[in-house]
Amino acid sequence: MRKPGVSKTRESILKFIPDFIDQRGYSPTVRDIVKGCQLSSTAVVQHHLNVLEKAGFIHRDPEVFRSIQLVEKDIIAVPLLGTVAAGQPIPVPDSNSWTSTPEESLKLPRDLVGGRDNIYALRVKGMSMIDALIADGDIVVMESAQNMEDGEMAAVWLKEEQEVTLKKLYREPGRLRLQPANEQMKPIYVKPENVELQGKVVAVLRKLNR
Amino acid sequence: MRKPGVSKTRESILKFIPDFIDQRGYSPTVRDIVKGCQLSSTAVVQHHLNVLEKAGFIHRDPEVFRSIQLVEKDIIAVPLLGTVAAGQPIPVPDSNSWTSTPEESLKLPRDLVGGRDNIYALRVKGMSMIDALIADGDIVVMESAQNMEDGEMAAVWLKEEQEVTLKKLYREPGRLRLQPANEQMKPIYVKPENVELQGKVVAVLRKLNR
DNA sequence: TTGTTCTATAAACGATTGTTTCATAAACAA
DNA sequence: TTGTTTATGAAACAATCGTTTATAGAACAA
Repeated sequence: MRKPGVSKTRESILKFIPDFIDQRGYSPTVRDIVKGCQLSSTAVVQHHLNVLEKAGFIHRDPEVFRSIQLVEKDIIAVPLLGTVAAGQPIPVPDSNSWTSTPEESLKLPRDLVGGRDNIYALRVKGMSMIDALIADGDIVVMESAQNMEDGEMAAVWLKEEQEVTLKKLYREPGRLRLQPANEQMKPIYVKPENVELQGKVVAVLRKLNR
Repeated sequence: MRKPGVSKTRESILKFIPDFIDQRGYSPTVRDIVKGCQLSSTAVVQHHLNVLEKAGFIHRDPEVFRSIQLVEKDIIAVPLLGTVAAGQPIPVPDSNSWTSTPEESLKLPRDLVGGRDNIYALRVKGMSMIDALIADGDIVVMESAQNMEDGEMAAVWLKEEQEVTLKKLYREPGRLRLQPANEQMKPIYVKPENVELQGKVVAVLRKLNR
């Protein structure tokens, strides 16, 4: 082989595919890749594509032209499972919610939710979340999670107060500190027994007008 | 013609294409459309696709299989033009900013910005926008606009105070009322000469963690 | 060395698919 | 009616493109 650097043929293919899609709007053919990556035969590409598919990087429909897809899509559909209002728990999805068709779903750029699983969205009703800088009509993107790290924004249900609140959560000896997103506001302190973790807040989305 | 309702063949094609793309991840062939819309010949589809392309609904690359694309894409790249901080005007893009490559760009779902033009995004630095329920690190999506309707969220530069603020804007006799998004806060009233409109707020985006 | 595995080259086959042609039917205006 | 434009149908052609086969070089271990 004359080109020593081409040992990374596969990575060059993996880089070429999204470039091509971005530029042309559809997937490359085997022969497009031959040209684009300066290879000399379709069989090389065929082989590498098989490897890449087996490794889970791409997906192809057999016998379908231009069907190469990067497995990581850049847009994701998040189910909009309901609304949050003052004085009532956040709807926590059970296993059914994921399979049954949600009333509505939200298309979000993948990088907004990262690689997380179990993502869902809720519409906020009323101004009860105002100390988390969340207004009526905002959409919160949640991750249902059992454990949190200090400083993460969590949705917690306060049993005594019978209300849900969105706060940054810090463990302290014998108590939890709930810190509002609005740093000018004072934190509140609660007993661990009084809180029920309902999820992490992944993102907040506010659409003005229309 | 046996089917009288098929006068809307074209609309059925226009509906079929995104459905197919959503489901399969690539564009349909002429023959896929024949099946999907229950037509009987590729020539019919060919004809309608030509009409649709001339009308600007779709785009095709001649001789390229599966190259049909809907002209309206569902994701849009918004230039991230800078940051907003307390006590300094919002960077208003000049004509250069649109052509020159921005440092960064933000992929957003198209429906977030609607059909608007002249959209750009800014990262908020500091807590100076807290009364608009906007925190440090939030991203505001702006539309550069000359005129506003009452009740729209605007970014205005207050000349005397030398600061920018995000408020809902209402015209009143002899003055402007600037209403914070946080309805618990009082509005402020300013003379029209004291304000300089810098844009409309289209959306707010808050990404937590990572 | 030998064998094995991964990668590269060349060429050909055959399926998929865009395009064209010709003929027919419908819709509509003058 | 007549003519004109637009939509439909069936079939065939030609280009694109996925796939296969057969061969060989390179890297590496035993």
